[in-house]
This record gives sequence, structure tokens and C-alpha cells, in this order.
Amino acid sequence: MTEISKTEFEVLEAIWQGHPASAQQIIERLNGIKPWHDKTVKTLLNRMVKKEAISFEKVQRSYFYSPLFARDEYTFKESKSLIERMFSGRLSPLVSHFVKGDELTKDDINELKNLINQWEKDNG
Amino acid sequence: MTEISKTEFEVLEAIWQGHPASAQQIIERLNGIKPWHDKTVKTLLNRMVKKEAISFEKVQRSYFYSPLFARDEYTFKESKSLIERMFSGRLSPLVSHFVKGDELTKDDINELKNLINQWEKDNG
DNA sequence: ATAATAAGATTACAGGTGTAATCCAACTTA
DNA sequence: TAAGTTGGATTACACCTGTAATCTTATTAT
Repeated sequence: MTEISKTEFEVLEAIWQGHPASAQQIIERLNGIKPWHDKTVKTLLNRMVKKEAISFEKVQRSYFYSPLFARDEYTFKESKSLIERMFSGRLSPLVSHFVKGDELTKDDINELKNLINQWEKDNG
Repeated sequence: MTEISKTEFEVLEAIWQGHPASAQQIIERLNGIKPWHDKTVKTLLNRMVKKEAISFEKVQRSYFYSPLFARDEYTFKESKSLIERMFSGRLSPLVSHFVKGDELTKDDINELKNLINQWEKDNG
């Protein structure tokens, strides 16, 4: 899984929404969300094919693209990388930031509690 | 606060360790950790001055550099940005990844619990 | 005083990125 | 059948990045 840029990631998002997806479908999904010219999207698709982030199958004249890795796989890897680089690999300093930065709602806290309960059930 | 690259961030880390810091001090701090040539580090310092990530004061012939923003400020901003881009701004999907990916120790869990307690004391 | 050194400034240079425009071949339409 | 359209391929181009080397100037050592 090569490096993909933030912009490429946004195109990938459109593909993860449903695939195989034609360039046209992808462009439409991005429409309104991103102000990119079709040509721009096509360039990005091309580049991602080259860096083996996506694949395509040809149907008639057009290509239908699919991701070569799952969204979860990618976001997890990126999260780990950031936590590694900025927090020595520890999750809690990041969470701490959010707690102290007053970024969390009661619902968020409840979700975190549930995750902890789940962990304790599995590992406790 | 402009965009800084991963490499630039590593130089910044050395500055955050203690500042104002001379180029030499910074280079020494990076020594052994990073395989960069002095010239490389100086280039990065220069670029960060230009993008206003750091400042310097001249003492005799040499410069002493200081960060223009705190480490916490930066890491928080970057964390929020990632969570925004990959998890619609919600923290728990990220934490969930770690819980399910079996990346946490009992200590990590305890720290998370403490953070939650703290939040509840402050907000509950 | 002259030569070596050391600081920062400038230049280098290939590869990545954002953002398309142009080119060419196939297909559709008048 | 000639002309426009549509799909992908190729080209463009400025700015960023990683990674230094070279240049200029001041300082230090002989």
C-alpha cells in the first residue's frame, strides 16, 4: 500500500462508496462535494492506478475502478502512523487532547465507555 | 501555522526539546536518530523559517531557533484534521480501531478510564 | 597575512502534488 | 460520411519535498 495524498484519498472515498465504479460515477459522486474538473479526477484515478491503490476493468470503452485495499485498513494504518509519530505510539495522549480540548460530548464518552467495556470483556 | 512536512516535523521535535537552539545543537540532537547531513538540516531550518514555523535570533555569526507554535498545539491540530478527514470528526471510531486491533494494554485502558473520569468530573 | 574553517545563503535536482489542457481514437449524431 | 462528443493517454506547469552541494563571507589558526 503506497503513499496516497489527501486529495487522492478523497477520490478513493468516492470509490469506497461502491465499486467497481466508472470514472463518470466517481466524478458524479464527487460533484458538489469537491470543485474538481473531470480531468483532474481522471488524473488522480490514473495516478492511483499507477501507485497500485486501485485497479480497473475495461468494459467497452470505459474503465471501472475498484480499491485495492479497504477503507478500514487504510485509516487504521494512517491513524497508527500519526500516533506513532506524534505520541510515541500511545493512544491516550491523543484522547487526552480531545478530553481537555473539550471536544467530546456525552455520547462520545458513552461510546468510549462501551469500547472499554468491550475490551475488558475480551481481555479482562 | 502553515503546513509542515513529516521531515520538517522531526526537526521541529529537536527544537521543542529546548530553545532557542543553535543549528549545531539541533543537528546534534538529531544525530544518531536521523541520518541527515548537516546541510540537509540547515535547509529544513531555512524552509521552516520561510513558512513561519520557527523564528531565529542572530547571535554573532549564528542563529538560534525557536518554534512559533507549541508542540501540543500542532499535534492537536493534526489529530483533529485526521479524525475529521477519516472519521467524520468522531473520536470513537479511531479508538475502536485500536481496541479491536488489539493494540491496547491494560495500562492504556486504565489511562483511558482516568480520562473519562476526569471528563465526567468536569462535565457530568 | 594567508589559508583553512564554519555559518548561513543560494542553487540543484529528481520525484510528488494539485490542477488541469491537449491529443488521439472510438462512437454517436446530423 | 463528416462533425461533434466522449473516453482514456499524454503533456503541462508551478510549487513542495528530500537530500544535499556549492557559494560567499566572516572568523580562526598558522
